Amino acid sequence: MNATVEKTAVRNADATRQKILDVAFEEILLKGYQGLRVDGVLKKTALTKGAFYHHFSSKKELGHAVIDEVLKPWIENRWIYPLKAMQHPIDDLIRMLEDARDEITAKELHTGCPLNNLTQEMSPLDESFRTRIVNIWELWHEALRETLERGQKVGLVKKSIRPKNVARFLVASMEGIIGQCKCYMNDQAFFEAGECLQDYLESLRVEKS
Amino acid sequence: MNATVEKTAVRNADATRQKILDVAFEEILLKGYQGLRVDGVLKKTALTKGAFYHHFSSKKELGHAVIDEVLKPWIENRWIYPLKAMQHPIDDLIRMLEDARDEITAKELHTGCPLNNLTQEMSPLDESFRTRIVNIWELWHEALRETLERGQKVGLVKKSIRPKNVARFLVASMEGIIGQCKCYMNDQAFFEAGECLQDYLESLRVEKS
DNA sequence: TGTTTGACAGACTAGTTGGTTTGTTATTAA
DNA sequence: TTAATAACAAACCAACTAGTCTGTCAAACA
Repeated sequence: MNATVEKTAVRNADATRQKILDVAFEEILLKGYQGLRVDGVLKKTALTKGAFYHHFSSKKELGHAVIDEVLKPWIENRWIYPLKAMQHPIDDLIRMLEDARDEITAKELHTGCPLNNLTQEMSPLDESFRTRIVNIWELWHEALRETLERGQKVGLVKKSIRPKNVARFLVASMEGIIGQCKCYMNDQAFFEAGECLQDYLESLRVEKS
Repeated sequence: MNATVEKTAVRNADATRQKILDVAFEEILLKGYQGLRVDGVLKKTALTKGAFYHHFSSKKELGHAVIDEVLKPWIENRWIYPLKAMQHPIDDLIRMLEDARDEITAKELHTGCPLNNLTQEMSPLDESFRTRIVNIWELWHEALRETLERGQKVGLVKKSIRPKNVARFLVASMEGIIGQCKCYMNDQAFFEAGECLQDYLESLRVEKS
């Protein structure tokens, strides 16, 4: 029974491709692009060389596809869209930070941010990776800058600060903190540095006179 | 003439070992530990397998030696010792930041910080690397914390801040900023975020009443 | 219903990579 | 001066790795 459902499971090109992408994303997160092995992906997906090279012409093309089709949406869902939806930049950012502290798991803690990992590894190595990566960072910066500008317009954020610079600093600091956590086995660094980041965010508020 | 000098150049075990370490450090900085090739080091040093495996039992042992004998002293000279020598934490840190902005070359800009590179790549992959790396970070944090505490004692730094947390935040932010620069081809990100970092440093000063 | 084609399976290959082994030469201690 | 040993040179090897090639089978299409 339920033969049609079974049938779609037998051969589904889109699902196969997606499975490869998902596993590759996970592998890159754990070992980096250079540590990613095509054979490793095949083992984890229970697929073969034939399937892989039917969907991707090379390991490099897989890398590009992971960035465009997995990593970029991941960043958009986790950061860009929430930023665009923010009504109160400072309160919402602080809440976001607190949520991250609560939700973060031990595993996430030492795998770090997939975008930053790939940035550090691949930017100096391959121009085709770098351009894809830098585009995602720009989306992030733009979203945060716009959020801060909106906050300025409605009188929630100091007029004296430069949204573009603050956006860059905030993104850099957050990534720096996450990066530091990678070498510790606990989230202490996250809490300690996070407190200061929160102080900095508070300093962006308009003074109540 | 000058035969004795020539003679020492013919065979000098210490120099050979050091040459391997220096080239390996450079290669790791450019391509990461996983991208480091023993053959590549041999080509650059004009040495052979025999020489290499006389001094190091494996690629991994080379990695450990690079961390202990090249990376650690590099961080000490560049950060730890200057921090320990600081009389006025905030002024000196800001000056340090400005100097870094001026001195930083385009090459350095997209190779990033060797310690942070290795942290991001190797922490999740190998425990023997992680422990060595985390020790260096702790040296750095300790030095910065002590500097801030000294500043508090002499009334230059706010008593209300927690030196430990601020030290973690400052190190994380700086590394975050340097990391961001790796994917841009210019130092704009460095300037933009650097301005905010400077503002944060200023906020640590005791209020002049 | 036969045929074409897309979606794979899996053996195979050429190049790479860390590491071994055997041999040679410079240095040092006796 | 000579024997022992440290410091290499370089051919060699086994495991790995990205990519190829030939073949098979299911699904859509005529």
